[in-house]
Amino acid sequence: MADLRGGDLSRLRQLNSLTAIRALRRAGPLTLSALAERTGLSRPSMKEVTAELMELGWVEEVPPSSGTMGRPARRYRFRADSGHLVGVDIGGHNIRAALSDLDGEILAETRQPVSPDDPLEDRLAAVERAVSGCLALSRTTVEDLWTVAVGTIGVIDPEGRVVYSAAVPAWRDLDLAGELRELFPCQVLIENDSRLAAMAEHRRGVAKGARDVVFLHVGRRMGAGLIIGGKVHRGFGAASGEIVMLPEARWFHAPEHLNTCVSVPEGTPPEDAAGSTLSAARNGDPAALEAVERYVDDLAVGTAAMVLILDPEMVVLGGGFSRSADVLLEPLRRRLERSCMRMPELRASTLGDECVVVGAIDYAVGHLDDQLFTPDRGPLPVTR
Amino acid sequence: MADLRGGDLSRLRQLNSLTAIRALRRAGPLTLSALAERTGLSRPSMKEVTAELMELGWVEEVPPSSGTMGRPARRYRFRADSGHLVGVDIGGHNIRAALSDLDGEILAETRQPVSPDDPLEDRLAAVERAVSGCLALSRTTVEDLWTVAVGTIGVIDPEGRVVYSAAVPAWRDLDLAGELRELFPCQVLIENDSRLAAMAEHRRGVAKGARDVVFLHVGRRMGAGLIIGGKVHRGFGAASGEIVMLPEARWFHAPEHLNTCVSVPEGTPPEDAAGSTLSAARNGDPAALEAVERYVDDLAVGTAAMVLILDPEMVVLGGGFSRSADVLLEPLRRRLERSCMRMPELRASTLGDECVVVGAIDYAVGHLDDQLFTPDRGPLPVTR
DNA sequence: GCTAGTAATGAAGGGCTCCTTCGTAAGTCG
DNA sequence: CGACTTACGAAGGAGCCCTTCATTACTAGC
Repeated sequence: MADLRGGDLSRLRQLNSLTAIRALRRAGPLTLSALAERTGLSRPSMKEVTAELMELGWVEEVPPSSGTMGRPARRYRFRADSGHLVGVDIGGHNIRAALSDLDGEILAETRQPVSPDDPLEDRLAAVERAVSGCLALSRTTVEDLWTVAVGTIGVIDPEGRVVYSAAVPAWRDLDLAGELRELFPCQVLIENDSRLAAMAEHRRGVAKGARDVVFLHVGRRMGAGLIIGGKVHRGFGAASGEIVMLPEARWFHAPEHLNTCVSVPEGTPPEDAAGSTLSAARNGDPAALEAVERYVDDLAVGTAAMVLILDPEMVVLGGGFSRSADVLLEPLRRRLERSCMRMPELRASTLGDECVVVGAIDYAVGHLDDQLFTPDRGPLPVTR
Repeated sequence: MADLRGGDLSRLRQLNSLTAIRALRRAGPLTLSALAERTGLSRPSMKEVTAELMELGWVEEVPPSSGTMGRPARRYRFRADSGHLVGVDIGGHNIRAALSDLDGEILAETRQPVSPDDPLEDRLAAVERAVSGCLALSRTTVEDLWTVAVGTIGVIDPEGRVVYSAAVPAWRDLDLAGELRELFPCQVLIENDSRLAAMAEHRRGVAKGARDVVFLHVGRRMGAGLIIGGKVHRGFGAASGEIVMLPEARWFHAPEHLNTCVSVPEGTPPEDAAGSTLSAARNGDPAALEAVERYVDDLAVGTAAMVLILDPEMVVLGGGFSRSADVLLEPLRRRLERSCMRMPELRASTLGDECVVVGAIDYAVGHLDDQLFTPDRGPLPVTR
């Protein structure tokens, strides 16, 4: 909108450098000629650009590939290992962390069990243990971290304060970003976990390439993450996707159908009840099938609202219950087809429990990209 | 996403030319120095750019402003009159047209009454009459038209076919874009009317500057238009905003509360019943107030769904009933405050009946901007 | 009416980035 | 070992932007 700045020669070079980086990130090691062709620049210009990028530490040479006709071309690659990113999923019962290079390639993962009732210090300590574990596994130090991206339940405002969190008492009114900045001397990003899961499916899961996606985070809690125009939609107060708060959408009490089914054996711990019902339904238990039917009836109302409002290209069923997508997908499809004007593609998540951590990594990668490609960001920094 | 093209010197010039055009469009006539300062270019470079733009017909010189110290500076302005845009609102009972210059400044408006049951040819003839009227009023010819943008009820697919239209029988399965291209020898754009109304409020109405807006098109029909990230959100099949199709959202039958109120005098034509109820409510009639209460109760459900899903910055109440915003706004606000996590700003539309035509103009302007500022669009064309 | 002051103009010279072209280098294939 | 293929590197040229400076046109004050 307010982009009224004209361009300089140096701006042009910057643009071309970034284009080269982008091409290298997307397509792995490339020769000078390949790079030149992709970017539309001439070889000599490309040569100069890569020389500069090598000097700054963004690009390095790799051994030429042999076996080709003619003189072997030098190959260059983006130095994804010149920095590291960490993704963290702070859930009710588990804290997961993953470490990746600057391309989002995951190098290490850890998990720390916690309890929803743990006091704040214990949770933060568990976060630190999880991250330290990742660093140790890949022989990295905290100084190499460029960004820590955190996903957690609840509504988190743009400054990283937890505005609302039903499931984790210690989280209320917490300046989570501030607490984490104490632990990690680098950029800290916080985002809602459903949105990160949506991001993961969009960047490397079943929703790859889709422009508008509704991600259903179904499990013991219900949530939704939206991708609009290829980007995560946060909303003005970072509270998008909270359709669960609307009674008429029938999401809030939906899981109860699964929890209270008569097919659940007595003595089953409450957190396993829904899973038991879903298993029974898979085996054809009539009571369980009926409970699933009622559950899907409710799930479909809020989902249809999102589909009718947004007309997305795809709906992705994710979260804990997506393990039972085989039981849920078809009934949900049938119900949605009745309500929706244009039926979007309906798919089950494939990323499983790591969805949120991976999404946090992807969020960090995306943030890095944004920073790099923001116009007038000044010259490229030197890495190490 | 797929922007992997590097930049040429000529690309730089193109970018700077476009930046100059943009600056001139935004801030009216400017001197060379002012332009240079705004764009960050040096004066000599700016001089060359404007010389080129004048040669191409995009910019012209205006008399210098006198009374300043020093040598009077030449002033340049964007030639908004080197082409014209037309916006059309094809409604059930009225066809409105407006003609504007390339800046969206409206030069003429006309209206043609029609009936919902008119056959297709009559409607198209009325469209042509409406547009011809505008052209005559401003002494323009159809050859000067760059774009005709049309708003109409129903779901229109990306190619300009009417996919679905409940209110106008002749509209079903019609290749509207094709029909209109027969009438007008220029670019023809078709869009849903609620979305255009949303666009108008966003570009020149109460929602100016807001990033995410939910526009409620309330009247005898119900509809919604979404602005997300400052842009109109169409959806994958151009069917966004159709929450009215979901029974649980309670929009579909909501207007009936106003139509069937006992306060409506006998003999009132059905299309005036709702207006009568709203007037009665304004005067304190208890039955009417109760009907309004029930109407708002229903309206609030679908609205809350949109607010909870999108968390917009603002909700704008528009459409025919927004004339009675004084009666509707406060009850709606109270109901929404109960349902929404974060209450968005709630405002009434100010553009009135011209909302859709004006939105169509703005859509055409936006389209022109997009075309101009698409990278790799080639060199600027000559105008005239 | 004249002079001083102010601000825009126009032309000259320089630097940077990109392009094309051409001879040279380093491999594979027969 | 020679022919062929492909990449490399250097040289020369064009385009675009910048800075600098003398010139021009107008206002303000005496």
